[in-house]
Amino acid sequence: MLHLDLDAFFAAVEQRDKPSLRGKPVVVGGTGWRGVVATASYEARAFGIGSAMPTMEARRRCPNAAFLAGRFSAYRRVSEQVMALAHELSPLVEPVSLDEAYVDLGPTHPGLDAAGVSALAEGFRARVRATTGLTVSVGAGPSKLVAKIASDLRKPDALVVVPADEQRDLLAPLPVRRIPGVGAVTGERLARFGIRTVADLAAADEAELVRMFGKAHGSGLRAYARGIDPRPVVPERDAKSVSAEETFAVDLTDRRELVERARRLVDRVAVRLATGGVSGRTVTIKLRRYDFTTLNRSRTLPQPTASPREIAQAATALLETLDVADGVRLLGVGVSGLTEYTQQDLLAELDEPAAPGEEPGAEPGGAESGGAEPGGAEPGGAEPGGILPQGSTAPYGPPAPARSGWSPGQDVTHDEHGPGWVQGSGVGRVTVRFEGPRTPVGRIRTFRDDDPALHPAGPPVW
DNA sequence: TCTGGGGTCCTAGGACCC
DNA sequence: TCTGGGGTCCTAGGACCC
Repeated sequence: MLHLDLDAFFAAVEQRDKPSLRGKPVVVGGTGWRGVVATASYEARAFGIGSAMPTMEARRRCPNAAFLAGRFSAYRRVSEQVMALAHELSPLVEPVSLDEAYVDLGPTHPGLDAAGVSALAEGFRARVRATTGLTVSVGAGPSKLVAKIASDLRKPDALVVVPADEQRDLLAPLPVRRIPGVGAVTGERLARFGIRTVADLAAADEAELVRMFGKAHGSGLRAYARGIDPRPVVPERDAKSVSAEETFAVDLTDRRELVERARRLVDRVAVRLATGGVSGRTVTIKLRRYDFTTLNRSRTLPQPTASPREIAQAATALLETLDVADGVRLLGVGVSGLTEYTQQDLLAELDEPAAPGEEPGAEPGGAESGGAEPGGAEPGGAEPGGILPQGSTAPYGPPAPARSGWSPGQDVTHDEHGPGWVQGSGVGRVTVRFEGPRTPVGRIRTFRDDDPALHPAGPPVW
């Protein structure tokens, strides 16, 4: 079993495509006041910046880092290339995310020894580097668990092969937190019982663990600690739910405003249901209050739907049941209980008259909100009507909200100067650096943010 | 350090059915 | 009618992952 893990993936793609950022701290994630870090380059990690850290804290730790919003279509493209290379090893490839996958070599390479696995994996790593310009760490072992732990052991740009007879010695001294499924809460609870290492966990009383963590988690944990992991590689799982959510720049208290936001989220969900050819029976809304307490409310319909009107109706009805007066920081809408679209659903939906206040024919496909890639280009979202403090009141404040829609890191072209990327924007201006993956470090130029010669562009070809 | 967005899986209680 | 046992569906919440 192999586990593949692209190193500092989002940040590495940015450094690849932006010569001026190579060797520099780069942080990809939400760039607004409430953003968090998705990926930090290794140079940024040296400042103590890591995933899930609030971006404001990252700015405090390294004000000179490049803070980028992320270009998901570029990441997706690279991911597809890597997954295609993985498929050359075996048809049993299970993508975990854009930057991770498991590969089961069992059927295609029976009876491979450690040296054989090494040769195979090194060949793969070389091909990834040649076709994408990125480094990938690979772990190999008798199970998903061991492969995953191995890939993490000597990151970045490393291969670690763990033969079956060595897994015990590898696992025993590791902290329990390294076992997938042991997060902050479980780790704390185990520590209170004096269980700190994997060896401690392996020796723990099973009945005790089940009492503490429930049937599935309790016994599963101890099995993992003993190196028992029967999980197979599952190549293509069907999605079980589709959802969209948004954290607002400022807490919302106005119910009408929330209903409006809910509608936009519904449209995003509906588009994705349609492109996936699925409909669902259960509509869920998620609401996070000012104090971070989170509520979910769901309603199961008699028939599956993919219709934005029906989903919106259910979502707003659910919203009605909740008190929003104290302030809502996040709203989400989801659909679960998915089934394949039937011909009947399709016909019913085509017949459906547009609801009042909805653009006619704005069924799936009619994505609003402008962006070429929905939700991708600007996580943390530009708040069009935001009441953000403009400019430089805070010491480490993010750039003023990009009313123009330019997001840091975004690919652009200028009629005169050619391809480049947005380095920053605010107060009616955009600064662009004109460089690409194969050019030397480029020069900066500043434009009015409504300059007609400046256009959004697709990701550059590496 | 005031905490994203997209998911998965598990648990527990109550309704309902036979 | 003073009360079984099993199964399924639904809802809500929470831990966890990348």
